Amino acid sequence: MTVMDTARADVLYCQNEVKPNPRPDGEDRYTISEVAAVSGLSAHTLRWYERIGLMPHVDRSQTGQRRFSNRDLDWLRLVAKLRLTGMPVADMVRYAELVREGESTVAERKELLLATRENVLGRIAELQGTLAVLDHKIDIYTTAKA
Amino acid sequence: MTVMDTARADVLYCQNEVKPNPRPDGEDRYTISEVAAVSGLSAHTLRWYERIGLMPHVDRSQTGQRRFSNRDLDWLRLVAKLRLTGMPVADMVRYAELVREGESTVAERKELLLATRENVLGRIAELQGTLAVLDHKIDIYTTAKA
DNA sequence: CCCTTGCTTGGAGTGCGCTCCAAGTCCGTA
DNA sequence: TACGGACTTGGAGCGCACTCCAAGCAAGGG
Repeated sequence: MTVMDTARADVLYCQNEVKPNPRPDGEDRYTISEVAAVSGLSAHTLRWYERIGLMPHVDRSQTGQRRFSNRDLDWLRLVAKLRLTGMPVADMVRYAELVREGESTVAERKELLLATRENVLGRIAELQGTLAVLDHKIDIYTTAKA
Repeated sequence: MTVMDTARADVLYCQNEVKPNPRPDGEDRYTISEVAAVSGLSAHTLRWYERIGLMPHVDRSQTGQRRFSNRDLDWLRLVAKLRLTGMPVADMVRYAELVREGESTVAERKELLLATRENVLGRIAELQGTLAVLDHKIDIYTTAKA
């Protein structure tokens, strides 16, 4: 999936005002298809994320089906944001590992987020440069037509 | 190549002040390795771009070797900028076709660039949203440590 | 009891954008 | 004339991020 595609794949996670989770804590045992609907990720992708270690351990029903919690939804929201920056999945897996390791990794996690932040700032600058080129070209086409 | 990688791959094409072409018009018959050095793209990639129709017809020496012109360099600069926006290669090939078809396609080309422009604006907004999330997280880690 | 629906798994397949390989040609220098 | 280095081609291979498949299990309705 290119970054360009990502832009339209998201149902919930791209809006700047974040919707609250569909159910209150205590009743948050979502099936995989509910999470798929709410997150815009496919059930396939959700299972794959778990397989590669990008999800914290997801709870299961008595029959072995996944039951996602509000915490899981919050985590997916963060993951979606990080994906949007172009961060490779492997790096996000690393971040997930740090979270699982607990409090001792807080400094390293912060470093990782700071590096990502720099990256995002850089890309915004790049895109603004591209915008200038685009506007220049568009201007040429506009005046050429007249 | 992810968008994240793109950021460091470019030698010339990412700077906002564009360097002039290495040689003046009339002496602009660059070999593929010269273009590779100056553009930051590999010779492999340059040949591949030509194969898929992303380059205008490149001139050849008597022995069949490519000789790139200043126009080709300019085109590659534009392509690099468009790649940076996440525009799929297939879309750029379409744009290249329009250019080859001549003046009659100016309106369609302008449409394409306008759509790309909207896309870029959208992505900048996304990234700024992500920045806010990142700053929030970083802030949490900072105050938690203190 | 069967049918449908939704879930489970490991592993295979897909699309994109390169990236590299093998085998051969051409050219400048010694 | 021999050698090294840069170039040519078609086609195969790779890494990433999914995306799908086959086979099977569990629960609910007619």
